[in-house]
Parts: sequence; C-alpha cells; structure tokens
Amino acid sequence: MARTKEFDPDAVLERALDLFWRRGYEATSMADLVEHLGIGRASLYATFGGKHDLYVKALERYVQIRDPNPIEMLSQPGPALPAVRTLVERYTEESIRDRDRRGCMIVNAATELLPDDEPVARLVETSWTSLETALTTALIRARAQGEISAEADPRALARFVLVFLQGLRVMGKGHGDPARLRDAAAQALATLR
Amino acid sequence: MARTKEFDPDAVLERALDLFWRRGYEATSMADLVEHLGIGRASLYATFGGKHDLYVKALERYVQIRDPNPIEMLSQPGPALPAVRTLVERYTEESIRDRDRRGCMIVNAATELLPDDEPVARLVETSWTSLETALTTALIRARAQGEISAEADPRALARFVLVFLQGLRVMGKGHGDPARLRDAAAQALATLR
DNA sequence: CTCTTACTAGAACGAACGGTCAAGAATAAG
DNA sequence: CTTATTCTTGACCGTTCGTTCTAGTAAGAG
Repeated sequence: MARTKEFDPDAVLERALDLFWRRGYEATSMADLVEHLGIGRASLYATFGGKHDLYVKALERYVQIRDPNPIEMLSQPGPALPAVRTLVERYTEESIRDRDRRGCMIVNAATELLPDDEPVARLVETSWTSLETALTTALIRARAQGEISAEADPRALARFVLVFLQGLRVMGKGHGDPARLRDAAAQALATLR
Repeated sequence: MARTKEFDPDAVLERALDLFWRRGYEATSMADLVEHLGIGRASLYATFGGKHDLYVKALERYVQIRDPNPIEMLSQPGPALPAVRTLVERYTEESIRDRDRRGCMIVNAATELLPDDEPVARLVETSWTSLETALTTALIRARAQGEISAEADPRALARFVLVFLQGLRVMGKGHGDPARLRDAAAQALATLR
C-alpha cells in the first residue's frame, strides 16, 4: 500500500461548499479554493476531480447538511400543520438573519447554472421534488387530522408553499426591510388554516 | 466635428442584454459579446465602458422594456383585483413557456451578484420596491372598491404576491411539470378574494 | 530494510480573461 | 480642400483561468 491522506476530505468539501455558496460557481476560482481549503492543487484534483465535479459534490453536501432540514421537520409525528407553519417561519427568519446573505445554494445554483448544466439541474429538481413530496405528505396528514379543510388540495398547497419558499430565499439576497418578508410570510400562512 | 457611429447603441445594448440574460454575468465574456454584438471591441469599451458598466446598463434596459410590464398592468383604471390576478397568471405562463429558460434577469442578477455588487443591488431593490408599491396601490384600490375584504392588509398582501412571483421565476428555471407552477399560482390566487 | 504505491508541493501549461493602444478611415466645420 | 475630431479595426497587453506535470515524500507489504 501507500501513503495516507493528510487531510479529511469531508472537512475540505465543506470548506469548498462555504466558498461556492458565498460566491457562486463562476466567481469562485480554483486559486481561491486552493487558498481557502488549505490543501495542494494536485490533491484537490486527485480527490475531487475538476472544478465542476467539486461544485456538484459541494452542492450535494449542501442538500444533506442544510439546517433547517425541511424533510426532517415535516416528518415528525403529531399535528402536521404546525410543522409546515414552523417551516415557513424558519425559512423567513433565516432569510432575514443570514448576515452574509448567501441565500439558498440550490436557488443560487438554479439561477446561475440552469438550464444548461444537467448534473446541477438534476440535483435542483430532486431537491425541489423531495420538498414538494414532504410538504404534500404533511398536508395530507393535516387534512386527515382535520387541521385543514377536507376540500383542500394538499399537493397544490404544497406546490404553493414550495414556490413561496423559493421566493423568500431570493428576496433574502436583498437588504430591504425585514418586515417585507415577515408580512409576506404571514399572508402566506393565512392561507393554511 | 467628426465621424458618426456606424451602429445603433440602443440596438447593441439589447443584444448585450440578450446574452447577459441568457448566460449571466460571469459566464458571459467580452469575446462572446464582441462576437454577438457585431461591433468592434474598442467601440464597445468607448460606448459603454467596461464589462460591468455594460451589464448594469443592460439590466436597466431589461427593467424598462420587459414584457409584461407589471407597473403598467396594475395602473389600468377599473377593477383592480383582476389586474393583480392577471399579473400572477401571466408571470406563471411566462415562466412555463419561456423556452430557453432565461428566467427573470432581476432574479438572476440578485442571486449571482448580491450582496457584494452595490450598483446591481440598487437596481434590484428599486425593481422590487416599485413592484411592491404598484401592487399595494392596486390592492388599496381593490379594497376601496369592495373587491377584497375591508379587513385585508394591502401592503402585506402586496408583499406576499411579490415574494411569490420571485419564487415562480426561480422555479421556472427548472424543467419540471408545468402543473407545479399552475397549481401553486392557483393556490396563491385563492388568497386574493 | 526495500520496494511499491499514493500522497504532497509547487512549477508550469496553453487558453481565455478583461482591457488598451496605435493606425487608418470617415465625417463635418472652416 | 484642409483640418480637427471621433469612429473602426485588429493586434496586443499583462493577468488569471482551469488543468497537468514533475519531483520529492511518506507509509504499508514483504
């Protein structure tokens, strides 16, 4: 056998994620990454492949480790509607609080790289679809438990919340009045009762 | 005096807009622009300044000429609520129809260049604020004309619609089921009655 | 200890980047 | 027609891009 790695690939990947998240794909150079990651250029290429491979891996990691984890939040037992409401509220507060205004990396990736970048497109679509599914599941449960009207359309409501959340993440990039997002969220939540 | 320009700067600017809109800021090179614009490199620099100046001017142009023009749509006399509903529907259909999935250039600019790029941040904020104002104005009118409940909060509703519209534009970048956006819009519109 | 293997550091690669410059061409004032 | 001014063309600038290559180094197998 041979020499062992001197760094933890997972830790390095998260540092790469940090940079790509903040600056986007094109605006982040391999030189930036080498400097920020603390490993050699060749080690970077040997471990993760080229720039695009690294970006895709970082984006995959983002989906895994992001907090709040919406799927998990919506899967708790008990009343389902409060979970949805809390989710919207947490997205809102996170969009407002986010000091360096990185926004949502999925949204950033979608607007920068779609529609031409297929690997990224797949990741984005998967992320959105799984959130839609989780929301739909929760809302079906909410309807069954009498938390929302029996006539409500869970999937359509889920899609509505999904789209609204993406809007929150975009507008969180601005440095406008925090009340703007809070007002918007309050109105969106008024739909869910 | 001296020689006259051989090209129409406005027409050239719109060609630049086309490219920046499709590919974003970083991914569009000056070489791409020179080729696509049909004018010399030096003419480009002499007329518009550097790459960033050109981008900002293209973005300004985008705000001016975009169709549908939301401000205009919301300023028509008569019933105000249908105008708001039509606006949401047109954004939805445009997000779905948009064949080359360029999305909204304001959204693209916000996610790619904010928060560091101040000139772009100003443009984005102005665009969003003016749309919010137009929506608020229309909804105040709708309330006065009895089209929505007297207890409704026009500004909060406007902010809600504003955020939702940005979400539409983001998710239009994906190539998912068109029904997703239509369902979402239908639910959002259900709020406005 | 020796050998093999995979690691690290950093120089080096051609290509592409944004931007500038020099020379010639066209136009309007005098 | 002459002249002054601004345009166009295209070569050219140094820098930075993503990527590869070359040495040298560390560690387990035999």
